[in-house]
Amino acid sequence: MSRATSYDVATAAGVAQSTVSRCFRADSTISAETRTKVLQVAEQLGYVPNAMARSLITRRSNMVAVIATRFTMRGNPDLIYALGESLSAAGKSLLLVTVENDWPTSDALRGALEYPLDGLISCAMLAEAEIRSFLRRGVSLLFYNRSVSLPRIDCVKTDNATAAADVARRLHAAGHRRLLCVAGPPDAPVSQERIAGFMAGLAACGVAPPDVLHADYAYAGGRAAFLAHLATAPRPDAVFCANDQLALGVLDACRFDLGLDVPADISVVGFDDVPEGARPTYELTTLRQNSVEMARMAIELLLRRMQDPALPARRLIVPATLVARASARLA
Amino acid sequence: MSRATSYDVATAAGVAQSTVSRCFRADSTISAETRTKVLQVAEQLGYVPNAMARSLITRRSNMVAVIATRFTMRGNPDLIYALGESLSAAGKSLLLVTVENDWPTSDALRGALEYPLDGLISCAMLAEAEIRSFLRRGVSLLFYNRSVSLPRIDCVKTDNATAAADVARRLHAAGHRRLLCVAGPPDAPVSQERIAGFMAGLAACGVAPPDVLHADYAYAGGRAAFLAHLATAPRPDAVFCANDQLALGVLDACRFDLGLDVPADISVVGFDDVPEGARPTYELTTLRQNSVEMARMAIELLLRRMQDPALPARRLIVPATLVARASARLA
DNA sequence: AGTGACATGGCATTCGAATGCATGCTAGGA
DNA sequence: TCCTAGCATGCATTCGAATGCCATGTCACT
Repeated sequence: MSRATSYDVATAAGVAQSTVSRCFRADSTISAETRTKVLQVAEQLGYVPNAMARSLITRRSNMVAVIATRFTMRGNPDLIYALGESLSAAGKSLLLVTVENDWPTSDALRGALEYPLDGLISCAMLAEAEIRSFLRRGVSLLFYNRSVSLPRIDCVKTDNATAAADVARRLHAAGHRRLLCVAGPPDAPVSQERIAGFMAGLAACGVAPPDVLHADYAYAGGRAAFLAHLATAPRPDAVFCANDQLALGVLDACRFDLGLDVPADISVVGFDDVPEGARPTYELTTLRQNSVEMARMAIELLLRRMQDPALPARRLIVPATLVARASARLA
Repeated sequence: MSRATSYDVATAAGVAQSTVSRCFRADSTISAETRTKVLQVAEQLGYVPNAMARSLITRRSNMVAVIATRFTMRGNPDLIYALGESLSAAGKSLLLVTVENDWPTSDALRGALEYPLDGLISCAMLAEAEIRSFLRRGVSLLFYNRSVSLPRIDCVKTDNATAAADVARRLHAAGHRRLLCVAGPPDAPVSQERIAGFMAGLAACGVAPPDVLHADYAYAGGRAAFLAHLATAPRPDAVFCANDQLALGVLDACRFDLGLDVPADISVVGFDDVPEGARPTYELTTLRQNSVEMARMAIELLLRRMQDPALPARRLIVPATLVARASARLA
């Protein structure tokens, strides 16, 4: 009933345990004949090498943890899948750690992170003490879409600020003067960067910072926050949203709740380029963040660091490309 | 630089390794004084118990693997997150195994599954030999949205067939006579069940089986397959799709490519109830599969089986509820 | 036949934590 | 004062696979 061990296989095949072990490594010092026999016996007994026992002695677990927030998974539907594929192509396993928001408590992480990880990709922020503890334990770290300025920590992120600033300039150049921002949660770093970039772009045009609404990164939140705002405030002629879900909510509020013409009456811009935004019902103008490609690059950087932990920190800033569809008038 | 061990802590605290170990278990046979001191030293050294060494001796890894296909992750955006939350609430870690389609090869799974899993939740099909091998190794198995008729294997699934049959009857009762099915990949079990259920419902009304198109479970695939079909075939007055992504593609094909009025000219029904379908641009009529709730139940069943592997197989068939919105005329 | 080179396999140890058992210590009762 | 109960701690072994080192076997060549 219980799992067969290399000793069981050794006994059944009439060889030593060490021989069985060698048959499963790419170790050439085994005759083809012995290997065939051992593998056959192993097959019969249902023997599979125990990765934990192996890790203990080799000191590599082949496990990479990914810390993902609920909204990372929603807003980048293919990110986790892409990370999984890249990791398994490299012979690594993916330990998924789900967290509620961008600032998880240590407790939420503790359980999963007791495994001796080879690497860690975090889509959330971690306390500096926590980060140092990983480094000390020899875990390679990479932050996805967050900046962390510590030595030996890589990061792959979208150039949120530049892209947002560029959109701000274009909206301004197209004549928009009453602007509004719809941000994610106040403590969400990605949202902060995007909004700050937008502000900086406006400032460069000599425009005072517009109002900023906060919602929960989701469609319903964006729609509700926008409508609530309009109950007391004058209508903006352009809305910049921290992500596409919010933007779709705002867009629908404009069309269905307020009966506005988009983009004649009001321009709406999102960020991410989720699949829905591209469809003819939305035609959302947005900034594309290619998460599949970023996932590939993240794994590449991480694997490189696992080979050579002493590398200097690398920061891959991927430009976001403007996808001009029909929801905004841009210059 | 390397990870501190319980021996390091023991030496530094002037106690035995076994004492350190006891301080980290909920083991009462430790004086409060010693425990405090040991935990403090551990904190200083950055010691964290090594889950792999622990698993080796306790024979429980606390790891549960989840096998998910690309389309499972796309079509049930919150499923993985919900599984992660339920598992971590139970003190288990989630090993995510991504696979391309519903019939993964053994090789695609091998790497991850060398860890001695406590449990496994699969959203893909597995060969019977593979399943038996897991059982023999003492892994508790649960299939999500697939049926497997083997003893000791649980499953949680939507009642695809009944729900689809019911929709078929209602479409027929509302007067639709020229029906069409848009299915997912031919080998996708969920799609097969839904389409078969729909056919059965029609058969009960004395209607001959309609054409079935196959696409890749995605929006673009559904839209393209439907348009290609209409190039040579007469227009149906109702389309049943194996999931919402396909249905949204068909819906947009009707409205934007063909200029049809939905549902006056044609009814479109999906399955899953993804968030986009609920929005005012779509108002998709669909069958709701509550994947968050199903995830919770799946974990509950799995945990129960992990405690008592001898339980008889349990099969939780969750009814899908009809969400009648505006994309179909139903009786 | 004898020697050396090399291929193959076995032995024993190791990784880090958990745990059964033995022992030490303290306190309380006789 | 001595004995015993009971808690706290230490010792030694264990989990399963990998690996350095050594022993054996094989073959070729002289």
